[in-house]
Amino acid sequence: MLIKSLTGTKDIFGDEVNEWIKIEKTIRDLCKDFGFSEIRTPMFEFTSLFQRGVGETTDIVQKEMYSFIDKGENHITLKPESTAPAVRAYLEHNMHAKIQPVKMYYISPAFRYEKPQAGRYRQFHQFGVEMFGSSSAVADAEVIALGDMLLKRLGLKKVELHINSLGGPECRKQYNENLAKFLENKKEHLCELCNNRRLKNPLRVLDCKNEKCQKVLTDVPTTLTSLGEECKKHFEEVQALLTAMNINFIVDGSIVRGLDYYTKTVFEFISNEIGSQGTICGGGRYDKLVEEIGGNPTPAVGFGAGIERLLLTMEAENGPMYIDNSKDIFIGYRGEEAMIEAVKLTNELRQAGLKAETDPLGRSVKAQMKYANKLEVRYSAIIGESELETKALSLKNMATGEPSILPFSDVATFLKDDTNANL
RNA sequence: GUGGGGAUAGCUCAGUUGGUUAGAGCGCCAGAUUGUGGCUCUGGAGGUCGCGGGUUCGACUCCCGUUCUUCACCCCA
Repeated sequence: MLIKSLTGTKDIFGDEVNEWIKIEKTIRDLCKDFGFSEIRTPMFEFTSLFQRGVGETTDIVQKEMYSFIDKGENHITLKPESTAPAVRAYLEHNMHAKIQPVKMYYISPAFRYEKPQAGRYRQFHQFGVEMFGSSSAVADAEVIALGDMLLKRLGLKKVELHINSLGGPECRKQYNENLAKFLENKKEHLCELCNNRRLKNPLRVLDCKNEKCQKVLTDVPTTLTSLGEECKKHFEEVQALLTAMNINFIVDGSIVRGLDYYTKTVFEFISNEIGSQGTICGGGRYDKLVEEIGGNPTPAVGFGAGIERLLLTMEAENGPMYIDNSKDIFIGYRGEEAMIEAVKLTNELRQAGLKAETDPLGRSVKAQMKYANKLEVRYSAIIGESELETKALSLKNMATGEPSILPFSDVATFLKDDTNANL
């Protein structure tokens, strides 16, 4: 019986892996431009890190973590997200003593035991950034701008930026009271689920997609109505900075985020092109998290973006990504002696930095030419008796069919000049 | 965790009210006078019809279970 891969996981290869390489390069270049440096944290951590960091009551911790006990009886969990590990690393390596703010990014797998569907996997990949040490709106704006620029560089035009402010702890408390009061008056009109949420965590009611509830919510007070002076000013500054940078946004009181640690600014980049899992990037400010994990009070802001969802959106908006698989040259052969010469020449060309191929299957000349055609080489050549004698190749231009004769020793230079001419 | 659709060749899919050697297109390999690709033509390889059980003389087809997949709820990336 063939052993297959686990549900919710997938192999990435062929053209698809080239898409990944392309998007990863875009991300790394972007982060360099914004002054964020990469951090690679381990794939697993002590379970307690996520219990504290992500929050004991969240779905992620309660039912979605891949947890196990290792041979040393450590309670271990495959990372379900990368913000908590980033905070852990920040504290463990005393990064508060480095130049402030500390700006880091990661591209990492994450693991959640959920039922897979479009844009949702059990092993998925996140690109995220975290900025520690600044409470200024400039930090919020910079992080959002980074996300916005990523989408632009990936050619995405139909993604909307929704922003909101949850306020600090005092505003949150005030708002929860206001909201609870508002919802109590409307309780006959709310669905059963929402009436549960109303008592446990009224914020979650805002997320409900039930039509009836949405009707009730049309005139719900948003978190914005409960913001104190300082939080209000902060949010206005964020908006002014986004406007100054020409970044379009929608102030959306329904963006509340699932995780409890967010404070003040929260945001999501949402696409309507990829089904129900439309949030391709989400984040915000989390000024209390570093303390929660045991550090000194440190303001921070960041986001996580789903690579799979980015790719889905790119495909939905712009079709399949163009991947250049072309190669410089194929060198075939006829006969034992010629085979050695072809292998030798191919290797020399590769050493010179050219994309050269030969035939590893010992096929007929005709089959070798077919192979060369499928490899998308720009030139092909066959080495046989006459070439061995003259030490010269007949290079065939695969697009035009034109041959050019030149000595073995000149092939590399010829191909390099040709490449430059095509740029 | 809840609910709907699906599973037949490497890929996309046909397969008639259950009937004998399960098909097509694409892809792969080979050939069309033997040292040159693309187009065309010909041939070939490749399937325990997801897996297990049941009904039946007989199951790819009907029933049950199971796994995987897909879409949605939930939650999030």
